[in-house]
Amino acid sequence: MMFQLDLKATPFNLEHTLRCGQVFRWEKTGDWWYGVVSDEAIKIRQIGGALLFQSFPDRVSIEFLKSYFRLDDDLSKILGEINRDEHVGAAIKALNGLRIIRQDLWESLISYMCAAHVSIPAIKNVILNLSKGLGKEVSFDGRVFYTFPKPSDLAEARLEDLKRCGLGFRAERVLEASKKVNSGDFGLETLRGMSYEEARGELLSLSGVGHKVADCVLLFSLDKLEAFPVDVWMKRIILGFYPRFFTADFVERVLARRSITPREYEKISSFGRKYFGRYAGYAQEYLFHHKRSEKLYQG
DNA sequence: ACATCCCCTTAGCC
DNA sequence: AGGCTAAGGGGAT
Repeated sequence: MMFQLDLKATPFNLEHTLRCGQVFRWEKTGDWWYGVVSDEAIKIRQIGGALLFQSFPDRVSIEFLKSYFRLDDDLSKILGEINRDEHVGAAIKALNGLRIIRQDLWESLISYMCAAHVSIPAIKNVILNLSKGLGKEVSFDGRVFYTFPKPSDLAEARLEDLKRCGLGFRAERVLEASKKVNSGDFGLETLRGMSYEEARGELLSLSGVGHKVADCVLLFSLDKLEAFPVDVWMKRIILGFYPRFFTADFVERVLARRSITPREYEKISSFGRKYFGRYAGYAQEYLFHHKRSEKLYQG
């Protein structure tokens, strides 16, 4: 059945939230966004202060969506705290209502492992291929969707099948991590009770998870809003907007090279956490999407 | 122990 | 249209 979630003057913008590159399972057709969330096919649209949605097999509740879109976050307060200068201020002005999504932990771990050195359009295809090959088919609204594979589905997959989904050199790492999660050797759910540093340490023990992937998992599915993921875009944004917080030598060196070392990552990421504070992850997402949308809407 | 260099698949984009 | 780059990470040196 069709549900309506009343936003009650809560700042929220569905477009910015689904377009900003944090999730890979949503596509817009006409007025509706279609996606797959926790084994459900779902469609959703925003009309003013209301969210309309319908899912199949009809188990997505209003409460679930409130949690998924983090509607309990006091966004006005968060944006007030991170609004430290004209750069992030411009992003907030342009993207007000963008929210971090609270993603499924298992799916975000695998998704961001797959995202290593891959463009966003290509990530979406990899995730879709994995779901087509190893997930469950769900028909809804005259379309076919595929749920995200379970740990056992991926753990029991053949390496060649994963590579055929477009995982490339990430296939071995994804397979190994899936086996560890599936066997209980890696306690994914135990991360929930840990601090940012503790959980990050655990995630880094997985082959295929470095600082960037760990920060994405921490931010997007472990409620660590202080996490500040630094990819190639954020590297340029931070060193471009805030060079005065680094030595000229550091800025020049890091901008000149393709990839950054763990130490360089830590310098940039910890700057973000200190400069923007406990909600640094929100600042990251606003800066990231604002910079990228310049290109996306160019032509 | 720590840092740097080099390699890794694949595909979308210019 | 071929080259470059991509929400990086691991391993050798």
